[in-house]
Amino acid sequence: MTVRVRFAPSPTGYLHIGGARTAMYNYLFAKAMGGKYILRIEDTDTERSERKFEEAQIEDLKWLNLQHDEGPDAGGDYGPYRQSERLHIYKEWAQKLIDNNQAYHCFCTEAELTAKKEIAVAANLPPHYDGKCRNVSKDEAAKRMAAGEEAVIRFKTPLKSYEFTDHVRGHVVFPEGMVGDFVCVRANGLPVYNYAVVVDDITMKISHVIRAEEHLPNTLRQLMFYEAFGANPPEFAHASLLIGEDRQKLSKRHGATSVRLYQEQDYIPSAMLNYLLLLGWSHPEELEIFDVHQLGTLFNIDRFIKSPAIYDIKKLDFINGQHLRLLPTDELIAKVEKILPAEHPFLKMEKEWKERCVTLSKEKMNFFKDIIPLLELYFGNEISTEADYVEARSWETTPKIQEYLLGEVTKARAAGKSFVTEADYNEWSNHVKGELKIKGKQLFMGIRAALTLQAHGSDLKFIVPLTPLEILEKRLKMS
RNA sequence: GCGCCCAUCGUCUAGCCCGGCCUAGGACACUGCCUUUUCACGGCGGCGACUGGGGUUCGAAUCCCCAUGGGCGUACCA
Repeated sequence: MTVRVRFAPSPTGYLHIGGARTAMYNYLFAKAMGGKYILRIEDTDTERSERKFEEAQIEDLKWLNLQHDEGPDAGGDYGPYRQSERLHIYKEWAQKLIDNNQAYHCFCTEAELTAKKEIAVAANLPPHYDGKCRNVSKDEAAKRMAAGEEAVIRFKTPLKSYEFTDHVRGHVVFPEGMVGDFVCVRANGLPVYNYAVVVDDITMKISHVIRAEEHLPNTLRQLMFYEAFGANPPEFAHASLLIGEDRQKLSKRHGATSVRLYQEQDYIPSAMLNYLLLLGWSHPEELEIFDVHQLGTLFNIDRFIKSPAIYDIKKLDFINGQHLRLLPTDELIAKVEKILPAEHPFLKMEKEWKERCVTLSKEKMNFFKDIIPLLELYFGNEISTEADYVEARSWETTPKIQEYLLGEVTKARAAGKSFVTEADYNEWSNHVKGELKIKGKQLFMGIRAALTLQAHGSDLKFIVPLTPLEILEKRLKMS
């Protein structure tokens, strides 16, 4: 069997975090099985759907590196891939249902329906459609429609129970009578979700439906359609929901829920995917940091967890840092340069210097922007106001160190040097230790204070060779 | 209301299907110590969970039942 899966968002906003996760699941499954991953746009809700959101979502998906094999922008043999362009198919298939007496035209007004529903709810009965128009003959229906009466197409739900095996939930049973006759085509001719999905999934030869748990109850209606059309249902996997800290389904009020926001904050796409995958799925070898694109057949839809996952980005930040450290040096430099202000001295440094600098700095970064304060070590001359720094400045040993170092730096500059080496630095510190007889805290913090104007920071033997002598000299003349 | 689903550290999770190796493992966060000051990284620790009650069994996080809690759905939204 050829595996064909799809991600089917509605273009009513930017790509949601939960949507991204579902898209990734489908994408990874297709890759693992050597199948196809399809993007289908479900834009039958004309009120809320907008083309610009479709474009935005495709861009977001691209940013995440989840490229689909077929879709409205990519083409394919099973198009069109936009539901709004498939209306003739839904119409045709609905006619088949009517011809087979599996559906009928319904003329009940909204007011009538609401009134009946209220009565049912008040009597603690399920608010199902009472089947009034089931008895309207096809001739009469034709006449009423010709006279201009509005009609929807209602599906005649069979009175029986349905069951299926879900890759996540196991054996699921829907007892009979759970739903009444429901609408499949609206008065305006547009299909309703549960109906359109099945027509599309059948015609697009979808083999596996991987989606969020909120769709589990929809599976019942969809199963009914598969049966009505005499088609075999696909395999299903309903992944757990992403929820907020209040344990409610993740939505806008939970803060940053659109992928776009993470892109704007410069998160690394591979980290994003890594984190999202871990929310509801676990690596067979319990690995935590990995490139999801390298997973291959390790990705298995039977490893989903059933319970919902609270979306909490603390771990995302950590994972972002891990992925940042894994980036090739050249790429890291390019990323860093993109976020640096135009006049930043980093930009003017030589390639080798940049390489050493980012290699050293990345250990302390979770985000690209984290390098900005770190670069102050090499270019800044702000004097620390920390208590430790003030203390270091109060020692009588510190001016001696400063005087000695200034001499050395001046010498080096006179010799035409721009930087010192690590060996030079070691010589300095040995001199302070051996000749000036300063040791311990006075030694290290003293040198640091004189050379960096700070009390804390990275290992001096790495920082000092990366700091322009010009800057060191300037600092040594300050205090 | 009715239906469906879920239930392990604060969070993400392993283990559950095929009961014993679980005095429940890992990760994030928090935190202590170490690495010739500090921070970060790293290493070694700490804190910290099987929702409750019944059953089945020699033995249950694992199987069954009930309760409780939570979620999803119940649209001419998707």
